[in-house]
Amino acid sequence: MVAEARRQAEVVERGAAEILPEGELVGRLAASIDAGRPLRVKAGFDPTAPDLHLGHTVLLQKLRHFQELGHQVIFLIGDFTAAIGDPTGKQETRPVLSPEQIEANAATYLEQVYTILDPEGTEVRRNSEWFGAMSAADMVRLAARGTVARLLERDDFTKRMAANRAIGVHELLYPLIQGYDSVALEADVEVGGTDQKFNLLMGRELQREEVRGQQLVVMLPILEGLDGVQKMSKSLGNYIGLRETPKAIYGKTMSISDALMVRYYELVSGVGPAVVERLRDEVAAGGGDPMAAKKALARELVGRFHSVAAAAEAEAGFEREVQGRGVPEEVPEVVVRLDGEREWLPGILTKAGLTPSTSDAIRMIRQGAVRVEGERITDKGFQIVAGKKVLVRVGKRRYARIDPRT
RNA sequence: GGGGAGGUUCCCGAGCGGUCAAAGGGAACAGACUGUAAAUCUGUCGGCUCCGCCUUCGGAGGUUCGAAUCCUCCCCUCCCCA
Repeated sequence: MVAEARRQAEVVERGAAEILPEGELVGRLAASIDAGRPLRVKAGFDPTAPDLHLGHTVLLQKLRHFQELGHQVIFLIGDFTAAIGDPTGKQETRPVLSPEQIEANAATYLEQVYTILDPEGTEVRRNSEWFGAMSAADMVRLAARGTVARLLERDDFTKRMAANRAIGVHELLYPLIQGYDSVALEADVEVGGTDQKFNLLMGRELQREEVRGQQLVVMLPILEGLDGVQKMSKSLGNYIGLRETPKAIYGKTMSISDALMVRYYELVSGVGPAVVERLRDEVAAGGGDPMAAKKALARELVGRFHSVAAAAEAEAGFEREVQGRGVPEEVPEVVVRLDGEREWLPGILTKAGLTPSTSDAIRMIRQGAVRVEGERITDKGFQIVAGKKVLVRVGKRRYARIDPRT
C-alpha cells in the first residue's frame, strides 16, 4: 500500500513546481488507496477565451496523470467566475464578459479538453450551479470570510496598487469565489498554476471547517509564451492554440528560441526528464542538433492535436516553404482592379492586401523585400500591366498571385 | 465632499510655445547571416503616386505668426484627506 502511494506520489510530483502542504501528499494518497476512495481532483478554467492553448495543457496533463492513477478528475468551468475575471497576473482590470460570450467559449472547451483527458473519468461542473443560486446575503457572508488586508497581500494587487492601477472591488472577491468552488465540490486536491497560489490556498482556508478536510494544492509552472518571457496567454497573442492549423502549430513551434524549446520539452512534451536534461545541456553548450529537436517537438505537438499524418505534412511544408525558401503550395490568387491600364506597384500591393498602406509598400520596396516573378524590385515606380497575372512576394512569407484587371 | 497627480503614435515612456510625425525601450516588419520563422547585426516602423503635402499627442473650444506644449470647459484614471 505504502509502496503504491509512493509510486503515485512520484507521478504527481513530476513537473510540479510546488505541492502544499509539504509532505502530505503520500499520506493522502495512501489514505485514498486504503479507503478505496479516489481523490477528487479539481481544476478550474475560466472560459474567458474560446480557445485553449498549450499553456493550459500543462495543467491538463497533470489531471491526466491523476486519471491514470485512478482518481476522480473534476473539470470545473468557471462560467460564473468568468463574469468576474481572474485578476491573477493581470496588470489591468479585466473586462467583464457577457453570458453569451461565456457560454460560447465554454462550449468549445470540452472538445479541446478531451484531446488530453479521458472523458470517462472526468466530471464536468460549472460554478454557476452554486453561485447562480446564491443570494446577495450569502455572497456577503462569503465576502465576510476574507479581509481586505489579506486579499491585498496578493502580489499582483500589491503591484497594481504601487503602479496606481485600478483594482475593481469585484476582483477582490475572486479568490473567495474560487476558493468556495473547492468547498462546493468537496475537492481533495486542486491543481493550478503557481500564479494561482493565493487562490488555491484560499480554498484550503474556506475548507477548514469542512468534514471532507482541506484540499491538497498542486502547483504547476507557468508556461512561457512564444516570446519566452511573458506567460502564454491569449490576450498577449503569444500562444499556440490547440485548435490552430497544423501549419500554424508547427510554424509557431519552430519560431521559438532554443532555450524556450527546452522549456516546452520539459512542460508539454511526453519525453522523460532524462531526455530533457540532456537537451538542456546540449543547448547550453551550443552542441547537439537543436533544429532536429525543435522539429521533433513541433511534430509531437501537431501529432497530439491533429494527427501524425498532419504532422508529417506540416513538416514537409515547413521544409519546402521556409527552409527551402520555396513558393508555398497554395498561393492565393487576388483580383486587383487597376486605376487604368497600368498602375504602380505600391498601389497594387496595398490593394492586394500584401501591405497595409502604400507608404508601407514603398518601404518594403526600398528595403528590397518585394519580388515580382522572382525578380527583386527596387523601383517604387514599377508598373503592373492589366491582364497579365504575376506572382508577387513581400518579405519571406507574404505571397499572392495577382490578377490585374481594369 | 476637499486636495493633488495624470491621460502622448501598437505597448511602456520622454517631450512642456517653434528646429516634433514627436527621444528612448519593447513589440512588429524588412535585409544580411544561419542550423530554423533561434541567436546576432543593420534598417524600417501615421497617411498620401512620397524628395513635397496632409492628419495625429483624452474630447470640444480659445490665446498666439506658430501649441503635444499656454487658457477654458468636459470625459476618464490614480493618490491623499474626510
